[in-house]
Amino acid sequence: MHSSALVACLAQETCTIPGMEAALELDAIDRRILRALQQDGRVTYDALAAEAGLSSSAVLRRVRRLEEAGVIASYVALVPPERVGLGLTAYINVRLEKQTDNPLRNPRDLFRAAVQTWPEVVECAALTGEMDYLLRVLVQDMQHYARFIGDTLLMHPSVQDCKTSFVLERLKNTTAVPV
Amino acid sequence: MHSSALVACLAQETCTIPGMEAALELDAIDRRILRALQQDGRVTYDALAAEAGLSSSAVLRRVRRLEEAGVIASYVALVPPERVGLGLTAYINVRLEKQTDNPLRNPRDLFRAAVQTWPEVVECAALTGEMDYLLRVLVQDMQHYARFIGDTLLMHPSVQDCKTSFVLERLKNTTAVPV
DNA sequence: AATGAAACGTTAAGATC
DNA sequence: GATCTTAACGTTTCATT
Repeated sequence: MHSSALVACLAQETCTIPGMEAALELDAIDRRILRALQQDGRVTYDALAAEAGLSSSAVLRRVRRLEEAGVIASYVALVPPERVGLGLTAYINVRLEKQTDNPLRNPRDLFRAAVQTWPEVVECAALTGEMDYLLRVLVQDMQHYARFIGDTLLMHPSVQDCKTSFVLERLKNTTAVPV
Repeated sequence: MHSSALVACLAQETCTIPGMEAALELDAIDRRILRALQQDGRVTYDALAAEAGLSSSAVLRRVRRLEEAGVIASYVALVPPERVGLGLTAYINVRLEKQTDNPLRNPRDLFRAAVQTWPEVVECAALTGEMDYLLRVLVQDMQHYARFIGDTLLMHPSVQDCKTSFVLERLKNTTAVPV
């Protein structure tokens, strides 16, 4: 799939392999725009222009370029979980089985697919070290956590065991990356 | 500070103590609005109205209500770290000192303040369990990670030791909470 | 190639029913 | 909650450097 894309694109002038785009060069103005939009995704182009020292149409063109390059992936509304009744956050380290009963489906693929279907899992990363995966899970309370662990996570054939840490306090939590 | 707010608000009809607002009741339409805005923070009120089966002005009023209740905390642009050259994500478990040389400043307060000033730390939570804090850190590469650990984190007087896991692959990462 | 200024179409916001 | 009106905003065009 990737190799065919590579072949196809070597035959042309420009080349864009998914996930391997060249790192877009960002000047000082681009960075100011990104910082502002990461703080307020609905800031007007006039306000952006004033901050960047450009006209709004010039800013608009830069924003479009950043969007098309994937530097700006999306615009979203942020909802604090505790405001919608999700008062308990857990980080769960998960270790997978080495193999499952069905040799055709390995634990990793099974787990990857399952994680996508579990709405309480908002973050999942494969990690170096002893435990295979780290999950961030949002639940209403301890009872819902117990149900997620007992009925969902540990019941899954790909999962060997897990270790949980609960969030006592959130000191910092930003979607803004430093640019 | 909180007690004076409590006194002031007990004298009135309605009462809003910071961080202790009653969980706003959300009906099916509110949830649809929240789901849509968490997917696309710039969706028009006409489009929202069509999805929710309401007029755009009715949707606008609901959104304002959700904003004022803090259910919608903010609107932001999302920038994938790898698109701005931050190719390495680390989860760092940090254990704090029991006390510092200066008995007036405890490690916890020192660490809290320091974390806010470190731009590469995008997430920091106090956890149950052995290790006191979990950080998510975005850096360019292993060299920058080494510098952060050696020159910043472990140099800080509040920090006793830490354990790092690096992200191999990100299976799921959403800012949208399940509503 | 990137910018700035102005014109145009769309959207948000407020008043009224 | 819906309709209508006005002001603000986003978007395109074109001249300019």
